[in-house]
Amino acid sequence: MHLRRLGWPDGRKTTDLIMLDSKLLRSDLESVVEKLKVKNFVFDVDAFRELEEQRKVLQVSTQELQSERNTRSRAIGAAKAGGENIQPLLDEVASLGDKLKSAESELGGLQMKLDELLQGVPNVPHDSVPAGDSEDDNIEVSHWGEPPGFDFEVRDHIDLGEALGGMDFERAARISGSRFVTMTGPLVTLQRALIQFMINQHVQEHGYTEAYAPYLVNEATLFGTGQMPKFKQDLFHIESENHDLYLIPTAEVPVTNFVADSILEAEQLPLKFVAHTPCFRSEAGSYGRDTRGMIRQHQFEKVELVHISKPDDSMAALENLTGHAETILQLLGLAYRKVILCGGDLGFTSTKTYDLEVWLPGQNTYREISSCSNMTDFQARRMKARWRNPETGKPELVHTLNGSGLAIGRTLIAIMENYQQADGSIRIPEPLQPYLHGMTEIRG
RNA sequence: GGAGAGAUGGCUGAGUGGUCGAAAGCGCUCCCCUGCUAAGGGAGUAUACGUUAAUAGCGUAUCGAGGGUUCGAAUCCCUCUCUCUCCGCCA
Repeated sequence: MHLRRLGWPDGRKTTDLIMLDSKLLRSDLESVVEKLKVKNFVFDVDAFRELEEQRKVLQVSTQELQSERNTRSRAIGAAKAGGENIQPLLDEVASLGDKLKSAESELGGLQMKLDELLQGVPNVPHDSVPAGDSEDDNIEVSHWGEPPGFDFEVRDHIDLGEALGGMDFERAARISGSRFVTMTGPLVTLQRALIQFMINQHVQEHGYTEAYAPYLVNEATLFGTGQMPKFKQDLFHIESENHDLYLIPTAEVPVTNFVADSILEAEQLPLKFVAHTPCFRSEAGSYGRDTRGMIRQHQFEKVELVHISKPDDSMAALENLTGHAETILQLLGLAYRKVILCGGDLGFTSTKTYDLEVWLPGQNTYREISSCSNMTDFQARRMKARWRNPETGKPELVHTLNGSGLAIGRTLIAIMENYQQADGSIRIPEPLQPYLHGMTEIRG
């Protein structure tokens, strides 16, 4: 994919887009390359240097040709207005057009190559990110609560759900295929209660603005948040005669793009949005993983937190946002640990990510239930999201952050498994009870 | 689905081939004047890239997007996207 050829369906400008700050890349190439190594990314320095060198020369010469054309065209206009014979002047510029055209197309081709190279470069990790290759190298930062002890044989959410009635994977498979679930009855109510509870908590206690956004988005939007072009295979694509859209993999995509192509005033920042949406993921490449149960589904509900912040505030905002997600787990009384992702496990767009992992008795382990990241200016650059810095008076890129607050499906599982009782019934954590017309437990 | 209108700078809104990055008004910033208030006068006020020590100059690009015609395009042609109005349909 290349943006210049995308046509920007939403009418966004198509001037040069470079993913990492190209000035930073040029002036401080070495340190950028070093930092990218933490992410196990090898930047092709030679290819970049060579393309940049060519670009510089070609851009200057092309612009000189354009300048000449403009000057001469102006002269022709003036001569014509003065009633002079313009034919000699026209003859002079005859060859200019072709030269310009070839220079422009050569420059365009070169830009395209450069953009392709740079679009594949991930965001630079923050200095505090530990080195490491995989999730095994993530480091626990803190933990909260104790995994509950049971004096009976623990069941996982699949057994519990089937015994209680209302959770049916086979039925879903008949309707849609693998990695879907149908639910009926109190479990669905519990899921809805979780959504309500979380949103209310974030709006009323954490100062978020509730947001609603499309579940189908265009390619430019996905480019903005970094899913395109590299991670297209993770998405569900809706293509028809009149439509070319993608199902959102997370509310991060449409909500962060709220500020795409805009210049915000300093007083407006930070923006804090909370949104509940379903999320759709193709899960290509994870065929063998978590095939049982609700852990990994093509469709799941999530309450997402998004911050748009001033650059200086974004690292503090990450702590803040992560804390809001943690609060939910604490209020629900679910044991969890907080890990910082190592370089090798860090996402393409992120500079620093905390994962919150909730204790799942059914799996006897901690599993990710929230992922909170600071994307710094990476997404902002791609989506042209800026703010006017009063100190410089100039538009500068904002920082964007997001985190799950929380993944609903997995929270549902966590509650089922952690609050299960010997008879297979499930206690309802007290903060949820008001959302369940006072119900204190679910039983079959 | 049918018919029509439109898209210009922070906003309103001129501009149908030439010196237009774009009139004018509003807003905003700075200055002057004015003993409050009100009013008045002047200057400035898009973004990106390149060059550069420079947020100084200079150059280039951008008037919804992409392409075309032309020495020259906001202006002409084609395609697309979006918005609005009327009719129809519809949660």
